[in-house]
Amino acid sequence: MSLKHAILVLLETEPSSGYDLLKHFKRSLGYFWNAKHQQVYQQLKRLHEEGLIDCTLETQQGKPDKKIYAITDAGIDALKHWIASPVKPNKINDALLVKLYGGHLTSDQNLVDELDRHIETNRRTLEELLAIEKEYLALPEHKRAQYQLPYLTLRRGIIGEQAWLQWAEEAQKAIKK
Amino acid sequence: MSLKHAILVLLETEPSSGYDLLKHFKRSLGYFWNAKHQQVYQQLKRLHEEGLIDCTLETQQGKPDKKIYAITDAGIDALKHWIASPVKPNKINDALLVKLYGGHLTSDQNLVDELDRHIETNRRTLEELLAIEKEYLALPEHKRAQYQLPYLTLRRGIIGEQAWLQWAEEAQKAIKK
DNA sequence: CATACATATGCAATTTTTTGCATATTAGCG
DNA sequence: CGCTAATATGCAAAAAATTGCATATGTATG
Repeated sequence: MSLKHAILVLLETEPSSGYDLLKHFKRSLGYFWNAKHQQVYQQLKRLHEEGLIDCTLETQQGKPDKKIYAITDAGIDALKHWIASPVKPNKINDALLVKLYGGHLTSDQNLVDELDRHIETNRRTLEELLAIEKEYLALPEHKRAQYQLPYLTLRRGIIGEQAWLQWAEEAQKAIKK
Repeated sequence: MSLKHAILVLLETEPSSGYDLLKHFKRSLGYFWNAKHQQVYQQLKRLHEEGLIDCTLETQQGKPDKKIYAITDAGIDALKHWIASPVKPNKINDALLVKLYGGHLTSDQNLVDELDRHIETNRRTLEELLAIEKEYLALPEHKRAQYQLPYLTLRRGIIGEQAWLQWAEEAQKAIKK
């Protein structure tokens, strides 16, 4: 439902190809909206059919051709409409917690190892987010004001990751004891 | 993928009907694994076909009949196998953050209102979780030891909600300023 | 007495997501 | 020259999730 809108949000900032979007996703929206490349290409195709985005073919040298998509007026309208209407509270599906919940069926060592793996991943994500925050904080004030809202989403990522890591440590200790 | 295992985890604790599972979900796994009733009934049917659960019809008076499902040995094996193998890091899809990211397309008031609605929901969830924690902490020690792992998942919920609320306040202030 | 709510289950159609495969170019490495 | 990696896009099938509809009973509420 919202992959569509996530793509429109990114295209509203600047026209991009599917490939660029996927890369851009990684540094911004990707931290809280995941999508595989097939999904992005499919959505772009559909959005184009619906007239919410334009498509221009750009031939490149030394690289394959690109399709550059740009949001249309209809697209901006649709996006504004979506943004102005309430979104449903978030759906959480966390397999790690399901596993932990039924953890008596495996060894403590297994649980500790699994937690270690996830701690590793989350720590790296947190570092990435903190690095982006550092860049943001170094911007001149008018730039910071301009990116205030995306920055707030970044803050969500940082606070969320820190809380997760705090919990994971607590959990590790409890299991090891 | 894991709804299947979430159901098996619950059935490993005690045999239940689909309806009971849905209720049980609400007080435990449901906080981090969401499923609609249709999905649960469909999965139960499939799990039964796969021989991972048994099914007994229980006729009731004054109420419609129930189908009681119980996990089989094959089901326990499948569950143990899944729990012993690594799960992928969690996929996050958070529409609220997408909305905030593109929030310059709507009014600040709209964003503040939206945040208020979500704060309300999350606060209520946190209260529920804290109430369950209180119950847990009042149990005799051997019971607490028995439910240690589910308790850790509860802790995840509590820490996660608290962090979310902390972020939301920060975000509110930043937008209002 | 009508209405709503809780109990209890399910089909069918659609939408969304995932998985697997497929293709084509250029650059860099050994 | 063969291999890998990055660039760039896509189809097709399968699996998973959502939406809408449907049914049946008993109990409580106004």
